[in-house]
Amino acid sequence: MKTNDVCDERCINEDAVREVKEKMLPEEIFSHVSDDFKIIGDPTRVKILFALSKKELCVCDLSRIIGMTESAVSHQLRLLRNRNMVKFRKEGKMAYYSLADSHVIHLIKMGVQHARE
Amino acid sequence: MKTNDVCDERCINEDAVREVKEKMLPEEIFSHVSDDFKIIGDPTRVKILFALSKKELCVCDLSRIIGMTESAVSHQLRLLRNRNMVKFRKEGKMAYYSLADSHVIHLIKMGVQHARE
DNA sequence: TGTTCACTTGAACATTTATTCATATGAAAA
DNA sequence: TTTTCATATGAATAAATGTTCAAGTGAACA
Repeated sequence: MKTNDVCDERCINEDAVREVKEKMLPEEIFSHVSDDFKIIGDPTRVKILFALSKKELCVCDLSRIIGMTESAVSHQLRLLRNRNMVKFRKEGKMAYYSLADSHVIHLIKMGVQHARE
Repeated sequence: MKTNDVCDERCINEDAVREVKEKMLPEEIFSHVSDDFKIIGDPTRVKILFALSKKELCVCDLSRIIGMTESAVSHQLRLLRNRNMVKFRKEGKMAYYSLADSHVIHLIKMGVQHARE
């Protein structure tokens, strides 16, 4: 029979574990960070953001540019909106979308540059 | 009855569409970029990368630090390895992992900083 | 008013993804 | 050799995610 104690010590670097553990950040930080990256972890959304970095566009235009249905684009725009990555203004029936700030597209441009090597 | 032609033109900004469409990059670029971001779009992997940015660590240590089974950590390490984000060296039975380059952790640090505001 | 149009939304479906459990590998130690 | 231990892997499961289709809004215009 095996003792099933709290301290199941056979791990080697006791102090390395403690040292790094102390430096770890709160759970929410990590999930916040991963959520931020997750949203640019989808090709459709990358395309949308890239397109919007060139020009303010309506849903209809976007759907033609990236070759997806307006519904699909609209769903993705909602996610981007919820994460404050895009903003929009209404003009009659249309909704013109643009980037919320340049922070995101900066990341994407880095990614693109990295992808091209 | 409705004509179901190729050119279903009721989109407004004909030239905006053309202009941005010309600036779009090839499909593979976008999927490459999104794949890169997708891999840091998971809290477990962010934790692993963050921990490794502090110190070279074995699977066992990592699993204690982030509080997951060694199996789960190992599976994630494989994904990170496949994407060349971590490297490892074998020492006896253990595998010591470290970051493949500082590029990734730079991104994460940016993300963390952004998350803390 | 009623119709058209741009966009949004909800539900359904298919796909991907992360974790768990059980098992395999392979090095060290007995 | 046999056992032990650190890690890796495969299959299974559950959860999350992206797209489609159908229906719903609400503004413009007849």
